[in-house]
Amino acid sequence: MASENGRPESLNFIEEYITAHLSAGGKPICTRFPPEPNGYLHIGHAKAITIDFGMALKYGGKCNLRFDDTNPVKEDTEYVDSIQEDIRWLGYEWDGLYYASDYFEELYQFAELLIKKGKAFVCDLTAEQIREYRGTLTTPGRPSPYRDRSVEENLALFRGMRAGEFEEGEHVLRAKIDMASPNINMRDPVIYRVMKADHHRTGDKWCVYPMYDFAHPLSDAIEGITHSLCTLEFEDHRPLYDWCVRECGIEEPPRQYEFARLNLTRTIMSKRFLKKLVDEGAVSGWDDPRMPTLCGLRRRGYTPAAIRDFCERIGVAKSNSTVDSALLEHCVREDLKLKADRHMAVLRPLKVILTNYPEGQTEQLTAENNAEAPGRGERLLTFSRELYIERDDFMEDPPAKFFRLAPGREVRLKNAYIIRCEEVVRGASGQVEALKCTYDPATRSGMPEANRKVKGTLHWVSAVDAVRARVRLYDYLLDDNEENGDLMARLNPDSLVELDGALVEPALAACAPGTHFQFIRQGYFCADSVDHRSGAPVFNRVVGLKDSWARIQRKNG
RNA sequence: UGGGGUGUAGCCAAGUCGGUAAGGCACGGGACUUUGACUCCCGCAUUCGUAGGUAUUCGAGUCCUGCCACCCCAGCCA
Repeated sequence: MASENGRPESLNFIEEYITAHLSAGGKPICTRFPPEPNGYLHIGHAKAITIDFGMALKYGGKCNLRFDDTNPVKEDTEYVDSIQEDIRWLGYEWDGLYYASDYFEELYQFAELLIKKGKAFVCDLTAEQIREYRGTLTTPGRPSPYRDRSVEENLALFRGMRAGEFEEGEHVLRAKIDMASPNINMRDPVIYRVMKADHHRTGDKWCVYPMYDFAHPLSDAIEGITHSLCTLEFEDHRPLYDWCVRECGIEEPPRQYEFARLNLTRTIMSKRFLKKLVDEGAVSGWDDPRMPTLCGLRRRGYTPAAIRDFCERIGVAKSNSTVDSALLEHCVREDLKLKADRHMAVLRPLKVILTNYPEGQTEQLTAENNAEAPGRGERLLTFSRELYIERDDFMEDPPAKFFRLAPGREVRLKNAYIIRCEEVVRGASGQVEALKCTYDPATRSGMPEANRKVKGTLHWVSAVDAVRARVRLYDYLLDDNEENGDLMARLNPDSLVELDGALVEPALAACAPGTHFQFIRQGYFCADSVDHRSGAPVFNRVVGLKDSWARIQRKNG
């Protein structure tokens, strides 16, 4: 029940249902992940995926990938490809790959069955009339005047619909349930409509298409799904789901269980909003590293393991909740901690000249790639008279508790020497242009006197071999005003800061796109999968390191 | 004023038959530190939306009743 890694040991309510099903002698479970191929997957889908596939894995069952492609005008193969790529990237593999459109004929036959049983009828009302007849939340609906058509007439009409004899909107097929039901979904819902549109898989074979509420439960039944897991907004649909499988005579019908969607602070999962960002150019595309899409997170540098870990830690329950993005960040730091090599990169360079280091001399220093993962080896760094440090690591008039470089002060250069700032070199307008420092030759890392304690250790690069790099610092897409419904007004103007004058160790410039690093003292970064080139490096910041100095500054000012 | 859900710390979330509030993130404090990172210690709900009520020995987040708040539903979308 307790756990030390943040992942719950106790069973969530879905696992309770599954174990009960299994211990009652139920057949092995089968779940499905049923996206409509009409857009890109986001981290909310990742939650659903880890639940759908995770349950099958945990209980020795199967999980299918089924594209819910019942609305041809919204769907495209572009999305079926990207969805498969994203699921595989997350680390899951489906048992069966299906499409609701595979079942169009069977679904059609189920519809005829309902007609023959007197449980469905062809309705000639217009869409607006159907809405009027449906009633409201507080008033019951009225029966359609076509509700009592004969079975023969319904069958003839429905076959005519299939044969293309009618235009869109002329007729629909409706389930005959209860126009007075307090559940609006049960007020004779439309289950088939005429659509003379090309379907991305079936082409022009069909001109009637089943609605979700009809196609979904029966597709589940056809595949032998035992547990149909979906999000909370479908709770109201469950009676209709059950009605469909019951009236179609399904034995051992699948059961639907609903869990809460994922919401994350400082971002939004709404497809409509994300599309707006893309369309208006607020981001560079669906895979912009600020986007919560899986392709965006991937490009940002989030790892599948981190996302899976996150999904396990947030749990599965039925209360609407908004998870702190800090948890996702924690998960990716945790995953990258041992996997990413540490390297030095100076984002905003400030030149340092070591006046007592011989001109023209260089030397090689060794540096561990990851002190916490010794197996990752070491590399050589070039040290020289001219170096660069981070501008933020120097202050002329430092406040209390500033442990970095300042006039007259000493700091350690990581894996190198202790240096002292002797003089500030100014430009014409008085700005700090460089620092003249001296180094203490006895303090080279690894030497007997290297243990002298100084307060600060700085990262640095050598002017001799540093490579210029473009570095993108990403921040949250939205501000923290979670109550403000005007999302465009919440857009964070500083969600991307691009630096093109960063200087990095040569090793960083040579890496392959997608490689992860920790830039020492700064954060985890990933070579951009699109723009990074050997020799012309481009890095995305996945997440910063925790920064207690920043916290101290915030408190004091 | 319909129906379906949910309410446990700043955010998630465990809390089986009522038995004396897990864990993670965040946050605060300290130790360690050639990353102000990591790691390690310590702290962080006398209280479970709220108001009552029952249990013939006490004991309720867990049972009962009322109230309140929030989310979802009136697509020929999924």
